[in-house]
Amino acid sequence: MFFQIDFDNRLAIYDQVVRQITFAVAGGVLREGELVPSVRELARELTINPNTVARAYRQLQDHGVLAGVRGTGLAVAAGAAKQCREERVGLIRSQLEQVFGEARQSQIDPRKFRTLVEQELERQMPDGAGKAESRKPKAEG
Amino acid sequence: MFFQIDFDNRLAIYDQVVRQITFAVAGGVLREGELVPSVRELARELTINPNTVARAYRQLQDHGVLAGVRGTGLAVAAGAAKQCREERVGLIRSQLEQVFGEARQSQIDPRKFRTLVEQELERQMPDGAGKAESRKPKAEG
DNA sequence: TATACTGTATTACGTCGATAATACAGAGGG
DNA sequence: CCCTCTGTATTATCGACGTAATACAGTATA
Repeated sequence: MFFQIDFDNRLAIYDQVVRQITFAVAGGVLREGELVPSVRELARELTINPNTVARAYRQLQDHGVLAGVRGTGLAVAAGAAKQCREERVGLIRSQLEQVFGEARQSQIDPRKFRTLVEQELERQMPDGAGKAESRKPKAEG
Repeated sequence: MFFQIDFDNRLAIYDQVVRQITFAVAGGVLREGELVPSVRELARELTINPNTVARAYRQLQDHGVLAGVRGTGLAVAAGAAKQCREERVGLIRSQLEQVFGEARQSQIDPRKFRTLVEQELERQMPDGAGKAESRKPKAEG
């Protein structure tokens, strides 16, 4: 499947599942109408408990990302893609707020911090370098 | 005192205390040899349990940041400043790795992500703007 | 010496996230 | 109809974190 669980992460497992499904829908990996793995199947795959998956799925239903197809399972709801893209920006922004806030509070030298940020940015998202870039015809969301 | 606890944060309280003490030492807010608040005093101040503070203090002792002064309390250990500055960079870098990694996995557009980063950077650390800046004669690690 | 402070240790309790083992109703497919 | 899949619900157990209430040894200070 398209994602994995980080057991060392402090984030609750069901929350990780929620995020990853959200990101998958936002990125088009999961399209509207497409069925998600069953509770038991995903649980087996991630070696976690079915109840944990069920909890994540229920939350995703409450948020309108998934919708039940009677007798068949759960599918990505109509209009979920746009909603998830917005949710994605919100989640990422809040993460940045927290990390940057702690960095600021730590009294690290702002220039040194910016260097750190640039390094990581370059290391993990080389495509976003500089301002413009020669379009690479590589797979992209 | 110089820090505060975020009870909504998923991070354990004792861990928040450890980080903040570490950052305070790294930033020179707490200097080597200086006494830290007593277990009970800090607990009262942060409205948390003395045991929680004690746990944080013990961990800081194990890491060599604090050292006991018999019958008096705990003080910032010799050589802790440099150690904490290194620790600070490591902590911040690992936070950045995690957030950037999740962003990358979310398949957000790299340019959009960079914009988000720049926005937050500007919003929280305006001093780090551009490349150079009028040197402020402020304390720095 | 007596008091008040220091850190430390112990035991009990509550919450929350996760696991585990079930059980149930509903629908698809042979 | 029967079997198997679906999501859902329930109850119990476990561990980590935090709280709470003590108790203790050691030291500074009056």
